[in-house]
Amino acid sequence: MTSRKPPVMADIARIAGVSSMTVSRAFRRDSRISPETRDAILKVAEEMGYVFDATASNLRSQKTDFVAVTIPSLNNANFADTVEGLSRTLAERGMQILLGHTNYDMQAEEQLIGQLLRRKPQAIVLTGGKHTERGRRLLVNSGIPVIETWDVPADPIGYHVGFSNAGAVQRMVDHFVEAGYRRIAFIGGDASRDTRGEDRRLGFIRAMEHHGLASSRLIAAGPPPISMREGASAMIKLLETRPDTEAVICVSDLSAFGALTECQRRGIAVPEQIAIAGFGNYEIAGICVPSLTTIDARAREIGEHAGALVLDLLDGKRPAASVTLEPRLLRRASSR
Amino acid sequence: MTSRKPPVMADIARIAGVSSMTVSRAFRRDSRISPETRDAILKVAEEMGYVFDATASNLRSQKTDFVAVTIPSLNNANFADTVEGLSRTLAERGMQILLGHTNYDMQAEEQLIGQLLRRKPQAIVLTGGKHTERGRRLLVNSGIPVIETWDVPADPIGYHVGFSNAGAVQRMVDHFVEAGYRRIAFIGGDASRDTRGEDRRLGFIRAMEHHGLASSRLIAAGPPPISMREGASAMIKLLETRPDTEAVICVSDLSAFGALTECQRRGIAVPEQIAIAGFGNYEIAGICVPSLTTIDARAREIGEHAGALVLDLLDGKRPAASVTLEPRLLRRASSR
DNA sequence: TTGAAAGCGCTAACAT
DNA sequence: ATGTTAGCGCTTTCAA
Repeated sequence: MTSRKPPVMADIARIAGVSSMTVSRAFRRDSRISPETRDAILKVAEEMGYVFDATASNLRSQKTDFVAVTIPSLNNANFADTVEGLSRTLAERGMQILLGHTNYDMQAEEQLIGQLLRRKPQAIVLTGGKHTERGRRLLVNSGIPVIETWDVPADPIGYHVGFSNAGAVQRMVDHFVEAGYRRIAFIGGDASRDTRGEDRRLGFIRAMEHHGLASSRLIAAGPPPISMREGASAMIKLLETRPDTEAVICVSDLSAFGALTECQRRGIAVPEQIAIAGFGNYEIAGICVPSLTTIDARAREIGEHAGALVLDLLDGKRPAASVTLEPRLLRRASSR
Repeated sequence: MTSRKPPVMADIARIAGVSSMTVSRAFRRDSRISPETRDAILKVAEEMGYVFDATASNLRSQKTDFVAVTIPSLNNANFADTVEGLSRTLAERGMQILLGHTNYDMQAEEQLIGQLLRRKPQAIVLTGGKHTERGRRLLVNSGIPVIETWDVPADPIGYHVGFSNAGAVQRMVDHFVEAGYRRIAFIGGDASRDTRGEDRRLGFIRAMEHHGLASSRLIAAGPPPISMREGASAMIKLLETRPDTEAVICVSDLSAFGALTECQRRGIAVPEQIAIAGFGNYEIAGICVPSLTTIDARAREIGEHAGALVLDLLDGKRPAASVTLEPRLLRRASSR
């Protein structure tokens, strides 16, 4: 099995009868190069199967085309939408996303941040506004733009694009109370892992107390991710322990849908016997029967804003500003 | 705002009173270095906020820790599961995934392959076994292991980990025919974009013809991705044009669920009046009411096998072998 | 177990 | 519009 060494820029230069610099300029679409020279070089390169070496380019120019991104889970349509929005925005400038997931674990996030920073990204976009102390230090020391998303951090590291998770749930509680519900429950994950879920739970408690209502109907659905299965189990627990509950707010649409299916299995009418609300405006919330009242977290927009912010910062455009989004409450058929 | 240059390996070496080589060895956990020296070096590095530069390491050693991966869409739990399985397997060896998505477009895939190869990944894992001619050439020329997944390629480039999409749907048709259904429809995306979806459609046609049944109940749900919304629209079309249909096989669980919700909105009993089957064994298929008969594509296992294969190949372990998985048919409540 | 020298493949800086 | 020189921060190679 013969295999000659793959061609490098100098090889293309020799064949094309120019210097490496000219080849380099051709590949970077430098303006100060004649179109004919450029086309000839690119043709030679294609014929020889030349592949530009981004590794060498990155080292020499001391910049990469990477933007590092951390999300809790790959398998979550909300975060996927955010990454999609980010990716689309950055792709216009030829930037690549370096994606890692934390499994809703701040320790894992810390490790991940360390791994990602070794690749010298130009910016880092994080999901959430809480991190380990060492994680924070790594981010600050890195010297690159840091953007926290899906949250309004109490103590921002750099920029942020997000919304108040507590505030969004408070609005849902307000809405339910206005609609006449009093005995309202909350289904969420165990505390202290998913910080956004935790904030939503706190928002629920605060809002219930503000209305002078009992905030004791808290169903812990286990460690995140809280998905459909966990929502269904939590609903079983809720129906058993607090059968007079009038409405339930879930930490996400996925758990809300799981809760809904449990009602369907038991012949409990939604919303007549119990109302259900979700969070996130996942596709399923708009199409299931009955459709789910929810909060539109505007996942894709978060990514797009974050992407635009990164580009502005890399362009040196100042002042580039953090974005606080206003989640939208969507009234649907699962509540009155 | 003062900002001194971040420390490099030579700085750590100087402070620690050793050479760069020793620092390099400390970071790579080279065995031939005394534990005390190593600990001292790592301590100095942490104190100085040193971040290892993977870019320089990659260039000099002419190898990266990247495995490139292409998927049609980020926002799809099946592919997310595959990436998750792959990621978990590779993370054990400190390898990072370089992920890109093609939007179910072979042209976009070709471009993406070009972009990814510039990063000099050690292997590339693709979703699907069909590519543009130039895409194939790029892959072959790259000289790195190529693994095609979610398919059994007609003309494999390198290795593959997957199953026959046509064969899986054939089994579903066989099952439905055996259960007594005759007027069976297929809901899928428009031809020629999503090649796996297209293969499933062909498998449907072939199987119906094999049973001497009409294969004309084909509902085109638009360009991929075919999700819940498209499934619901397709169901409307099906009920209008072929109201005597007894059973419908959908290209995915998401479209199957959408179709199911349309039946619920119209008061059509599933499976009594019409049976529904999906594909993929997404979480929703197991929990919706009625639960969906489907094909378990074993998404996570695909990723795990692909990851193991990559590691074997990089270790030079031969023969490392392609894997053909047998999808599992799951009989659930949406069909008899 | 540690170190010195050389160089991976590009591009910044400067020159023409 | 194009070329020359030097060097990005590591690790290979060889030596001690």
